[in-house]
Amino acid sequence: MNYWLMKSEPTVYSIADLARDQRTLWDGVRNYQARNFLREMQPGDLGFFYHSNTTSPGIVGLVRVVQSGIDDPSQFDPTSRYYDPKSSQEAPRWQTVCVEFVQMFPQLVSLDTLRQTFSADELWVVRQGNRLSVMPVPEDVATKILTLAGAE
DNA sequence: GCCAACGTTGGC
DNA sequence: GCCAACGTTGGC
Repeated sequence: MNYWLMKSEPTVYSIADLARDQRTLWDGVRNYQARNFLREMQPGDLGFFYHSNTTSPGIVGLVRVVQSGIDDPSQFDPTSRYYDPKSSQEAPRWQTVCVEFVQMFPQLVSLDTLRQTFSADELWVVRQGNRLSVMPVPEDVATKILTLAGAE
């Protein structure tokens, strides 16, 4: 079982949206490094839900991978903002996962707190200029995040 | 809204 | 394969 960090802009899709929906397809990732991490994910893996591009960026909750290795349907949809004309049903470029809601954390673990607690090598989200939207989280880092979040 | 950082594209 | 131009991300 592995831990991950997954970014989403709350104005696009927030932890509250996932709490309502319970499950969602993590579609729209169009970066090869992030896609490669999505491909590595296995059912049962846990993901930290990170709110980006907002007034208080940070980790807001926890999700669980329920299905992996899914071809992202938005790549085939010409009306989608994530449409990729260079992709095809025969040779899909983009894969993703389905995740389920686990919990909203009692406390936001802010980017400031993450910076104070972890090095850029431990947790890539604190790297300056980091734009990767899906990244691995080492288990010892994950344990500390859960403590900082006041999670059960 | 600004802008630094960074990934991608495409001409050569 | 280089690299300038361009588009996007995301903190502030």
